[in-house]
This record gives sequence, C-alpha cells and structure tokens, in this order.
Amino acid sequence: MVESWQEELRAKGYRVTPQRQLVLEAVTNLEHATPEEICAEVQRTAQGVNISTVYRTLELLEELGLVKHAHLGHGPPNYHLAAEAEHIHLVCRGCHIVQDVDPATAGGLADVLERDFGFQTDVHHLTVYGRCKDCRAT
Amino acid sequence: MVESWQEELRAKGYRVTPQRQLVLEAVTNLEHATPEEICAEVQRTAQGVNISTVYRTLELLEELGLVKHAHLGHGPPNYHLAAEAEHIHLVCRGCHIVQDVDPATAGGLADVLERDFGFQTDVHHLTVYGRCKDCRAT
DNA sequence: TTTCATGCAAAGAATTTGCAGGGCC
DNA sequence: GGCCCTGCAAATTCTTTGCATGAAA
Repeated sequence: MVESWQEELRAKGYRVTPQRQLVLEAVTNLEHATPEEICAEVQRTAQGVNISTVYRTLELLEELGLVKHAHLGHGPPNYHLAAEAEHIHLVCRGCHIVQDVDPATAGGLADVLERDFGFQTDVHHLTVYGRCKDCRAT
Repeated sequence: MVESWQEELRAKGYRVTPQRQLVLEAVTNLEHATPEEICAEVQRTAQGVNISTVYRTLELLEELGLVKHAHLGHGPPNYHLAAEAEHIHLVCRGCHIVQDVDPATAGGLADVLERDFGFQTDVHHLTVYGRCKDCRAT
C-alpha cells in the first residue's frame, strides 16, 4: 500500500504538525493558489499561522513530492497538488485568465525535446503566454 | 522606410537620452540579461546610471516593442531584443542552464492551441522546465 | 523655457533567515 | 526530554515611487 504522507514525514525525521496538515488541506481545496492565498485560507480555520511557516511548509511538501508549483507570470508562484491531473496553463496577457489544458496537447513538444535534445520536460510546469480568444476579438 | 527608434521616441513625446541608448546597447550586447546585469553592463561605460532608471527604461523599450522579457524561474525577469531571432527556452531544474531552441519545435503546440482554443501563443515567451541530458545522466 | 528624465532615497511586495519558546515523538 | 517546528521580527531581494535637480527639444 501507499504510505500516508504523515508516515513519510515521520520516517524522514520530520514531524506532523497541525500547520502542515492545514497547509496541505488548503492547497487541496484551493487547487491553485499563491502562498499568500494559502495563508489566508489556512487562517480561516486556525488563527495565527504565520506566512513564513506557509513558505517553509510548501517547500517541505514540494520536497516530498506532494505539491508542485508553477510560475504564471510576474507575481508569486502558484501551488497545486502533485496528485491533481496534470495540465498545462494558458495565461492570457490581456485578461490574465488562466486556462487549464490537457498536457497531451503538448505531448508532441515534449517528445521532440526528448528526442532531439534529451530534455525531459516537466509538463506540470509548462506555462504558455499569449492572447485568448476573447481578448483577440476586442 | 522604418523610422529609427530615436525618431519614434520623439514622435511620442519621449526624449532620447544617453541612458536609454546605453540600456538598449546593453540589452543588445548581453542578449539575455536581468535588470541587474543590464545595469552592471551599462555602468562599465557610464558611471552612476541608476537601477531605477534601468527599470523605467526597460519598461519604455518594451512598450515600444524594442525589447521583450521572459520569466525563466524564481529570479528576476530576463530581457532580450525583440529583433533577435525568436526562440524558446529550456530551463533545467538541475543545473539551471538555459538552452535556446528553435520555436518551430513548438510550432505544433501553437497550432493546436490556436485551432482548439483560439489561443494565440506568444512563442517568444515560452519557457519549458525540465531536466537536461547531463542532469538526467547523473 | 517647458516639460520630461534622472538620481537618490525611501517605500513596497515577496521571500528568507535568526532565534527563543513551545510542541511532537 | 530531545530536538524539530513555529511565530515573530528583522534582513534580503527585487521593484516601484516621490521629489528636487538636471537636461532634451
């Protein structure tokens, strides 16, 4: 069976704390969120979880492979569960809408990069900038 | 004929200053650089060009369509001449090397996004994260 | 001479770090 | 009880802004 992340934490000498559970829950619920947003979400439940704890926890959770992050532009990084279905992000310059797209769309690109450059693409982290249908119309 | 960027500046009520010329030269010479690096390059020639002037100038040059920027990861954005050959960036998680690749490689992806989503991809700004050949070997 | 641009310093966002006290195992 | 984790505050990094002076047109 798959060990729980709690067991994995303990096995590595880390501890299971309420803050860590809350941060992971927040990432789960929000699906895509910045550290600030995660912090705000956590604080809806528990008072006074500090932003620096959120940063430290996200780093830890990413190290464990539970969450991943992507850079969607100027702003802070965006965290989501690693267990979520993989997807690529389309970010519109005009309206800043983020659209999730099936990674199969980029499968061809990943294959070419693999074949021609030996480069293993992290499709999870792929962000495509451009202009969406609506913004092109106006 | 194509007007020079200096004329375009003046036509829009902006002024041609030594700092603006130096920043554009630095971007040209460095090919890819962060605002800090551009500032350092400029200061090799002229003393005391301020970092805030570099930021303001890059913003202006981007507005004029002379330079573009891409986000290659955690750090500051990366500026390059808009006139340079278009390319996409492969960024390795392991060694952080940035490799430039012909955008035709991603042409298929852009076509699919265009066809299926009406999304116009800005190939210039495409950055692909992953693991390079060398880092996979180790 | 009329703005616009620059330098400087301070303000701001986002993130990291040091340290003492508290909580997990 | 040992040692990791947290909160707090201060330090860092990157970027923007306010304002008086200096320079382009």
